[in-house]
Amino acid sequence: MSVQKLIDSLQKHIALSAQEQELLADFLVFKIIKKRQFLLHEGQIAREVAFLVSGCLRSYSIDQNGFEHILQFAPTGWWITDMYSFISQQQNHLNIDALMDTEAYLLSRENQLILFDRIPTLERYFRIVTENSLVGSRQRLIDNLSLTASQRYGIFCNTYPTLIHDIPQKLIAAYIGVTPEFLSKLKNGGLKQKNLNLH
Amino acid sequence: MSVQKLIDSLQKHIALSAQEQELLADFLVFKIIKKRQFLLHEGQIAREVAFLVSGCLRSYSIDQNGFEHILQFAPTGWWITDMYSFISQQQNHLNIDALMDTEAYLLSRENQLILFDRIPTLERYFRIVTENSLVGSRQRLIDNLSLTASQRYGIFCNTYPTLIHDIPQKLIAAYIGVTPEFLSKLKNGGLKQKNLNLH
DNA sequence: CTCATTTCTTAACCTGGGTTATTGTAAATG
DNA sequence: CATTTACAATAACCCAGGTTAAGAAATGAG
Repeated sequence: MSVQKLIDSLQKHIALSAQEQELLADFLVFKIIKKRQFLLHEGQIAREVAFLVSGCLRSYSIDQNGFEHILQFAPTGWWITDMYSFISQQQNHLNIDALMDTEAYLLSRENQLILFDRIPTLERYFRIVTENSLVGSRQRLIDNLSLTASQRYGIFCNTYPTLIHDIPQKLIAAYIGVTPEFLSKLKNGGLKQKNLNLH
Repeated sequence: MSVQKLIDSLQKHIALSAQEQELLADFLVFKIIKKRQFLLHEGQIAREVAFLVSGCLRSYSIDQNGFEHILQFAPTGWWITDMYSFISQQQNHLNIDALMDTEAYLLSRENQLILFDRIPTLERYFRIVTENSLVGSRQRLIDNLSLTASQRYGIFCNTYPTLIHDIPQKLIAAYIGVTPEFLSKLKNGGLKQKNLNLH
């Protein structure tokens, strides 16, 4: 079964005995999320974190004016949840939906905490994954504070080379923090010369 | 001694035996950082993470145009380091300096990893702290994508009520992502009426 | 107490990116 | 395979926030 993909991800950071692998597998729930279906809706509680075996999910918030802002894309091999809601078990503010047909393993917070007691190295694995996510999140903050939209687009293309061709361009805009119209102008219109002849 | 402040912070999330507390204390180094002194310079390796007992540090990056962007303020009771450099032990891109005279306990990555093996609940503590930092960082990202400068200033005032009066205003600007001139305009000029009389 | 340095304010002007609107074009859906 | 629905491109105009500059006020070192 495809739990193996998850186990492989763990084994990059920690060693798990066959027993521990079985125990872990017992706590996972396999789920298929079809394109455009939601894993999580604003206002719910994020009871689970998802590990992607195939496909792609995204998490995003909707602001006062109805605009979507994408926090995270999760392709194969990534974890995704609404972290605030997941750790506090309070009502969340993010939506998570599928950009294409997706297969994932779900681990509930409840089971995660139980497993942390039974398999200490699993807590180590999540400590490491969370450290890495924090680095990524803070780097993106710096990029948003320091770089132009065009530079951020370049970084996006390097970070998610496969996604560029698979998802609508307006989602890239909602990730890098510009309107779809402006991203289109960036890609095509280019730098646009100053208008020099006035009549 | 003031290690107690650190122990108190730990005990909010985990229980530590007297022995474990002693062991931990042996791995900590006390350090005083005077106002304007640096804990870390761009280009070095962040060997330690710092826990603040008094005072305030900040981490920031300097962009191509020489502008500073503040990633984090760390008042009493907070942890601070260059997370990327700390976990990878590669050259960092952040500066960390003191906004006022500061006392801190330093824990090296090397010692931290040793302690994780000897005191599993300490790894739990840092797992939790890192989870919370990730939530904060992602929330700030959303705020930067969704809110106006004025709204972000309001949030800053709520988040760091004590800091507002203690640090220069240009640092607040460098945190919320505007120029000092614009923040000044926000606070004083207010909304500025449209110019209605044209001659 | 004084001079130098840093910080804050103000104001005129500028620009990256937003808004609104239109038209064309994929791609789901029946 | 037609038709509704979502996506992309383009363009004219707009505005939040940046830039430049220069004086006022606070801070700090000797």
